[in-house]
Amino acid sequence: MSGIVTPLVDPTHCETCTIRHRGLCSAASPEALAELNRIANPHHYAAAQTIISEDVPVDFVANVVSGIVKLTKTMPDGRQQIVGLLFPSDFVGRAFAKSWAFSAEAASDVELCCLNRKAFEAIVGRYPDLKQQLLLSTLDELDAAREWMLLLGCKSAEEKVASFLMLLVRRSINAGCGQEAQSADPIFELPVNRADIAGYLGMTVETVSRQISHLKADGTIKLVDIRHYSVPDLNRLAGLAGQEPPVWA
Amino acid sequence: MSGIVTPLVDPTHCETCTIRHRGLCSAASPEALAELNRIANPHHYAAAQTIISEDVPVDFVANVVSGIVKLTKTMPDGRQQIVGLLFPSDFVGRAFAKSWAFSAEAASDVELCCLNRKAFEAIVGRYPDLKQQLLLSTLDELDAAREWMLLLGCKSAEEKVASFLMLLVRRSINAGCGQEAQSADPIFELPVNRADIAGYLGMTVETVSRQISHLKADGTIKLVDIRHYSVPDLNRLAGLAGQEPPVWA
DNA sequence: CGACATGTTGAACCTCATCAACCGACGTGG
DNA sequence: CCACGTCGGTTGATGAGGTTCAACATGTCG
Repeated sequence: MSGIVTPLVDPTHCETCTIRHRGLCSAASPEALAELNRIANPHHYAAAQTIISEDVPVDFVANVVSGIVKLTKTMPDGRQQIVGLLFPSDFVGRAFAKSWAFSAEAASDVELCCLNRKAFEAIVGRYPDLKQQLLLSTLDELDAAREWMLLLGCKSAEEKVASFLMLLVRRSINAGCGQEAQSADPIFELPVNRADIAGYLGMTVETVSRQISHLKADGTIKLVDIRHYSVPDLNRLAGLAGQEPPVWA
Repeated sequence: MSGIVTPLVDPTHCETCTIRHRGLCSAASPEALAELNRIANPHHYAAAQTIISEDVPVDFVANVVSGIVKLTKTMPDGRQQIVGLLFPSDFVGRAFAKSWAFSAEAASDVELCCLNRKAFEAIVGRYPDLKQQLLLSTLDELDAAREWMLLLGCKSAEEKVASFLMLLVRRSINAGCGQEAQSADPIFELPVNRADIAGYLGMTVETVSRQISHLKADGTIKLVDIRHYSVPDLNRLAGLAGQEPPVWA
């Protein structure tokens, strides 16, 4: 569990960062980037470590450089819902507020690029492009959250799991755009354990396991290795997810 | 689909508008307000009218002046989830995008203050305070959407209904801050029908009806008139909602 | 007054949660 | 090197909570 801290991100070189041209940073002009550079602070978190606790003041925000971060909300009696999964280039934390009603936890080993919140807010205030990008990505997150409400409120267990896998396919295509792609069957990585999938989909690990077994049995997905699956027929998976066939061709 | 346009809001007088000091407009300087004034366009929608359709381009955004607007998302097979209920002063539509994956429908008779989207975006670009307020309210909406994911993913039928009623109590206290309030038992209005409650909570009308009957039977809520209920013990309701007692005293 | 929408109540069914056993992978220590 | 415990995942049996279907009550509007 103890994280091996490796300097994957050189804090003095935003220019060479793996997420330089993605997420918020993509909207940063060279000057803006230089300012962000000055307050950037790489941090490593081992899987299962807490990054931000519910309702506790935090003085930083961050970008995910590598790994998966889960956003959770816990009820007084301990029941917990995962309200978001953050992938590399996603933004962690709550700008313009001292604390936050959600906690953030490393779902795998995670590299964050942390920024002092006040300093970040000041920079955002000086660079309209940055603020605009922050607004746009917040709007996108809001749309995604509402899409997820449809899943939690309407969909059956099978549809939920299929939808989650579709999400992974989409993220892996986006992340690797420029790669080989398109040609062969799409392949996705399952980056989190059953408990986290269940927590995200609002169901139990047993049901998740059963549904994945079922999708494997009927050939909708095929095991490539321990963490990777291929999808011979994406339309089929999309159909099971209760979606129209994807048009991203 | 053609709304009956009644000039309840005088477009030439933002200053006297009932929501002048709430929502987005509260952040508008006199000059910004004058600019918004110039493009403001009141519209009336009868209950059940569609305001915005899923994935269809729209050229306006709006503020709710009166009434309730529901945001919905529909699956190919017709199942539908209400992903948001908008009250007076809330913002309708999607800035910085031509179309939107959600539809907006009048849940009661509704007055909107409509603004041409492009013109609105231009004004927002010129007034940083306005853009800041738009960002802050989007962040708040995102937090609210995630809170709702907890409800949809974790809570029992009774907890869902109790949570919804708590939401109404909170909104009615906020709306009427400055009124008598505090002294007597809080009273809230049920502004939508069972079907909309069910659609918002991800359950059926029958279950909603049963749970409300149950809350009436055990005295947690008391019928005042056809649309209003009083809450003798707010902590009790909060407890049933699976929340800690509210601290807004 | 009758028709239609909205809300309530009852009974049967079904999906998914719950509880429990089991399996394989992994790491530790004897 | 193997026994052992632990952890994540799978599979099976059972039952409860909520959906579904159906009937009925109430309210509203012509």
